Amino acid sequence: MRVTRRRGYVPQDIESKWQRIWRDRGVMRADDSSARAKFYNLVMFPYPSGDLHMGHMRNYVIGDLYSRFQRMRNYEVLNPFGWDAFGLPAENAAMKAGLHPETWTRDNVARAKEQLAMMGILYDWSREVTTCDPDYYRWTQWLFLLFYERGLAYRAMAPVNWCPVDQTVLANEQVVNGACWRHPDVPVEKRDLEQWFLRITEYADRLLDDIGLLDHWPERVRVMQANWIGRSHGVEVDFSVVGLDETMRIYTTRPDTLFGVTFMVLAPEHPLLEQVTTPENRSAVRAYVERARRETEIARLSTEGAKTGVPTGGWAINPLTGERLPIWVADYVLMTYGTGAIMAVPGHDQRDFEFARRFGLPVREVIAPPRGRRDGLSEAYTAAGVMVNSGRFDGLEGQAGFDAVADFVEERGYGRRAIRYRLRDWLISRQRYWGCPIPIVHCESCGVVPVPLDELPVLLPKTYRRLSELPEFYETTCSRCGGKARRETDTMDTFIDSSWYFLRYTSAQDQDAPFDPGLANHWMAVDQYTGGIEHAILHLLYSRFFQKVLHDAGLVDAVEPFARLFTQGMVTRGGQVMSKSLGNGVAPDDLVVREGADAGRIYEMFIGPPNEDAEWTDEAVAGPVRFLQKVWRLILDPDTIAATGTGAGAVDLRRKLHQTIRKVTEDYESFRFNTAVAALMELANAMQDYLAGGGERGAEWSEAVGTMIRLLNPMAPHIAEELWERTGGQGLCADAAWPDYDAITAADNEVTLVVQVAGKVRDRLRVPAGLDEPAATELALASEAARRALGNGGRPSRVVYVRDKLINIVP
RNA sequence: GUCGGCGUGGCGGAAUAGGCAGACGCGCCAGACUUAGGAUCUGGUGCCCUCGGGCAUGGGAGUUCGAGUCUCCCCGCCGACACCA
Repeated sequence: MRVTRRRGYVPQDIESKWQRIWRDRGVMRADDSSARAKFYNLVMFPYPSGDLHMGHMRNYVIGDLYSRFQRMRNYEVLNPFGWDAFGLPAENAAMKAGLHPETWTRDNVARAKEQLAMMGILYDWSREVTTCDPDYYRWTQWLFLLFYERGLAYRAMAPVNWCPVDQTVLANEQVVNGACWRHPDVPVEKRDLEQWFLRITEYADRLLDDIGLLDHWPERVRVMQANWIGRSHGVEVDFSVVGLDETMRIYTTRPDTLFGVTFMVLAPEHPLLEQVTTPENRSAVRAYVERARRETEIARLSTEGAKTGVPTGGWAINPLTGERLPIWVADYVLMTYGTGAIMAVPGHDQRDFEFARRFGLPVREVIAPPRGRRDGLSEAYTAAGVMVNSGRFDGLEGQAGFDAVADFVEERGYGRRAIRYRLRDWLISRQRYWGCPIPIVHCESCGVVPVPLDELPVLLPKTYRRLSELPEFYETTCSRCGGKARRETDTMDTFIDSSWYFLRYTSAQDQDAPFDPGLANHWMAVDQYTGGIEHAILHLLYSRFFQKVLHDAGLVDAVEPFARLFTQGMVTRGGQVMSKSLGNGVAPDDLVVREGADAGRIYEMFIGPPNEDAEWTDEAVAGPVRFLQKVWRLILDPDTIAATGTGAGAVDLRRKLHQTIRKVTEDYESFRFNTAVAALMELANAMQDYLAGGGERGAEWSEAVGTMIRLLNPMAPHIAEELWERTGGQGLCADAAWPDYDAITAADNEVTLVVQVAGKVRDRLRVPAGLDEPAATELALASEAARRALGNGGRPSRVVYVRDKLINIVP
């Protein structure tokens, strides 16, 4: 083996050199026509908000590590990157600094690119995507028009969520606890506005059912998505209103409790409310509705306060019993779910129960608990039970009761089975400048007219100001009649931009289409998607929706965009998530200067399980630094390892080596990077033992050196390249083949057998692997511990033997 | 409130088809080498102890030859959803 000797490991001497070589040779460039099996590896693209810190880097290190690993395993890897570049922070920062949002964004992108490069993170930059580029948003607009054509984009007047700080409307998903997702202290307001929506509810069933296809997604993300969609099966029942020609339609998931209805409730916004209210109740009802409208969403949705409501004076008729039921108005009933009206069953619904208690309304039991477990009337009994006080249905239980009543209701024409969702249509209009313009004009005579495809993109004006304040932008002519028209001045929610970027990467330079269907079908689905758990609902749900619509339009085959998802934890320091505002972020620049990019990468992987949050400790980076120094010295300066006695032999070294190949390969595959680092450290220690024991630097040693370098490469690529070169490796280590392990070499031929007496460890024996039970028993009974426990010649009452592991003697 | 996750040395964390608790590393202690340096190497490091052992994975019970791992109850922390009929 040819070894170039030099002074010790100085990462700064080698890192920028290899970064330049990788870039010049286009190492991470993906070949669309490669004969190798494809592997689409993707990290969630960032919003370029400024300097990156090591908390952000965790995501990119994982992605880079995995790309390099899969390349070595002979996959043709597509590992692209881009920028989710539209959005409010750019506008806010621009206002503060007096810059154009685009200038601010481009500067941040340039800075972040430098930081990624200095960490040795590689992408196929020829496919870089920036969502605020006209080359990109032209196709975002094109896709909007596709949705419009397919009836999936519509404009509607609706009560919408308005953030008073950002001066824009928000999607349902962007309202968190009744507050704006970006300002947790700012309650959203309700406004009635005409806005654009995407009909995601049309896909509710498929979005829910196809979660079943996502075998390789974390369970908690699948549960969160299923809960968000919130499908429920129930029955709609029409109750006639006394003295009116109208019916009051309600939705219930418990038709088996229909005999327990004792009153009815309308939401304050319900259109029927005016009509059912009697003159003597009018002023009270109006006052109540006024108050409910003024209340913030937070106060109204709070489950803590006592329920409020007033009687309307109106009456409804239970179609099953003919009973007269008083109609109330109360804000615990939501206009936005079901029909905005409910039948109240205080005996078996906790909310109705509380309301009934507060206002002295009757409570009736129609579901009997299994064994008289009912504790008086302190709460509603909501679990399953047997129907009672329900006429012909008495005695039915659970689903049988549901079905019998539902059938009866349908036969008599009182109502019908229905499915409801929690999911709402996606409100995408934003009253902001720095976003993708909605390609629509409003013509005085033709109404809403889509911008013709050959006129795309609708460019943002250079001037940074509200679009609705820029006459040269919004005054235009109608493409249909040539008459005066006004442009839509809202821009799209930035989550639209990020709902299809993974498709654009497959043909990022395409000038004729958002993406080339052939290339999209070649690369999709994304094989490995890595990002933060905070996107569990918004981004991942929207992207799934887009993928399905594009599938239906015949543009792409896959019905799900992301085959395997990994959500990594956040990095904390001083107990809090690293962030710019807290000033506790570790800058990659400082780390690279002090310890080197490789040590930083390894530490970030070693810090803990990647799916969990991890606390960054500055001193602990020393471990990975020392490890790399040790590897360097072992490989380039083995003469300096003192022979301090008997160490492991060549057979032991090879066994450890092949065990390590197996362990590291499995750990990389399953994202257990922390234990992969530990395994490599153990191998380095074993190599040191070998040399210290006077081991020769022959074929076994060379095998260990070449293998160690390649196992290390995905994690610490700079030092791996340098060592690879100096030990005479062919080509780049990045292009080298991943080592295979030999199961026979890796097998232990001698194992430690634990001897237990009554379940307590009493001895340990070195025995040949695969020892059979009689032989093991004989050995164990002869041991000192066994003789002491059993006395001379005593026989155990029982012996439990687990091959190669343990033998338990029960006296 | 519902659902999900978690709780292991001074610290980060290993170990689950039930089988040696504490791998690997940080820190700490002792020693070696030394042109004294935040370098490197060697050994030690859960607690108690009468040196035979005893006790330890948030607390308590249970199943088992054997439990960090399985079951039940309780405590604590984190996250999601939260009046969805």
